[in-house]
Amino acid sequence: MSVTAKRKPGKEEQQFLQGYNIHDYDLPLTSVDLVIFTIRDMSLQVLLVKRGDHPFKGEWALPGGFIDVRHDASLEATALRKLKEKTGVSAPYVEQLQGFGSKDRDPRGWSSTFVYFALISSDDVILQHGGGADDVKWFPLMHNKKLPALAFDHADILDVALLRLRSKVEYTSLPAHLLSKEFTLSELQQVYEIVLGRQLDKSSFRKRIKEGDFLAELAGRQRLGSNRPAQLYALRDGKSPAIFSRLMGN
Amino acid sequence: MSVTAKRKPGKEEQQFLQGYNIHDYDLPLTSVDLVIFTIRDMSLQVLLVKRGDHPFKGEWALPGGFIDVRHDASLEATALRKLKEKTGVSAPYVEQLQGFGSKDRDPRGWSSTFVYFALISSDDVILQHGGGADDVKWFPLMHNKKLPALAFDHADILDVALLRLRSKVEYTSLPAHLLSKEFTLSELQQVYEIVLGRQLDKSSFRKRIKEGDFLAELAGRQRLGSNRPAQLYALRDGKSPAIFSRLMGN
DNA sequence: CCAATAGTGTCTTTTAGACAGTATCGG
DNA sequence: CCGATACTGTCTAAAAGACACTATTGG
Repeated sequence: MSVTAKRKPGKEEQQFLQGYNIHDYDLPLTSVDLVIFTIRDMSLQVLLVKRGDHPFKGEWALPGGFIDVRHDASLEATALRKLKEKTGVSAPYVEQLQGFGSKDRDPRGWSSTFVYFALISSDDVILQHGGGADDVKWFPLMHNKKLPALAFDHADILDVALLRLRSKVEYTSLPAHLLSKEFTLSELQQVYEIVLGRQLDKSSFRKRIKEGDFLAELAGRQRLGSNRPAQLYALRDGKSPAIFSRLMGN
Repeated sequence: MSVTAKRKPGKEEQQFLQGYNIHDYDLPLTSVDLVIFTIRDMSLQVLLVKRGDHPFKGEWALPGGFIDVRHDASLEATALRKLKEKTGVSAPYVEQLQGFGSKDRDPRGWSSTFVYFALISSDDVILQHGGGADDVKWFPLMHNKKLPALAFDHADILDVALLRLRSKVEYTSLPAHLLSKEFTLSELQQVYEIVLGRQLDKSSFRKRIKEGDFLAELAGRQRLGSNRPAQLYALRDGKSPAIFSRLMGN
């Protein structure tokens, strides 16, 4: 799939382009924001930054920022750059959530944002400040615990991201990206249970996973303990999630 | 869910906003494009416009255009405005597909677009030119028939839209929006078959649909013909699609 | 009565869910 | 041997799929 418009402009169009000045038009502000999820302390957590600049200075917000039209080749490049800046993680699972845009979501004017969500293993993270953030912190997403009020419409965005994550967990292999490279089936089941907020039956869970066929058994590698050792697995195909033909039962 | 940032700026922030000028920054071009699907002549079709302006003048493209920051309240408002301009349809099913953005998808510079897809009944459509379009036409999406080359990266966008539509048809009530208000179960099944490109079993299909519980039987209303008359149905809840717990079988 | 499409019923096969049983480690 | 967790098997109940049968109209 080519992202580029592969063609050379004709003579007439060249003239048009020379007369074209981007600053002659009222453009909306356009940014990229990230909802970064991980599992820590047996709960699903999201990364928030405390804004160091106006507007909403001092308030918590989703990490993100403007597109750098000189250096970013694409929206996803912007998202990955931001992710790297905050977490040090460079090869995560990222997927575009959706765009949000309206005249009053930003006091500076008409604003639109492309929101990505990322699933990363907390093992890989080295939190970093900087880039206009006074603080960076993980916040657990428990049904009882409240988050602080968020800047802009970020609370709404987070809601949508959570809905999307929870719904995709029901029929895809997404949660595997919240674990480190190697993991046991029991660990994977635990992640599913944490995100879904309910217990799953071991036998059916394993049947589903094996059918999904997205895991590779790591021959010889086992997780040891004072019990029967557990087989270690890794994701077979790096990025694209497997899709089950039925939803998770219980 | 509030889309607005409900708060008043503090004194310090007011000063910041006064000194803030949107034109001081290099912003990407931001537009909204539409993939409008309908069923005509027993096939899935998409609406394309022939561009009347540069760039890509004279080439076919998805309908769309820039956000009017003075009149459009939100991205969806822009999408609905464009849809109305081209088709006269004002209350369709619309959903955001995803954003596309890169430095080279538009010869005028860094460009990003929010793409929506709309499902409409061809009965409701009155095609209209204008708004920079030289022509507007429906194109059938058959696996064998080729579309003309499209402007920008619109061919890629259309591919993604088709994938999304086809995948959602497998487990949602979306196709119902491609029919007019009243329809029979056989007509609905036909739409599913057209979009999926395969035959479905009548009995299982009807079981699924009845379970989905998104249709209201229109008491007394029937479609007549030289055969047993068929019960008419309408969508129960206007917009949000029903989601099945399993994929369509065959 | 026939052609045509609507709508239902029944049988078979597959799958899910519950739950108990066996396996294998450290100590 | 015991505690703990990994992993597998079996039974039952429910669902899906195939396919045929009945229903109701116009002509």
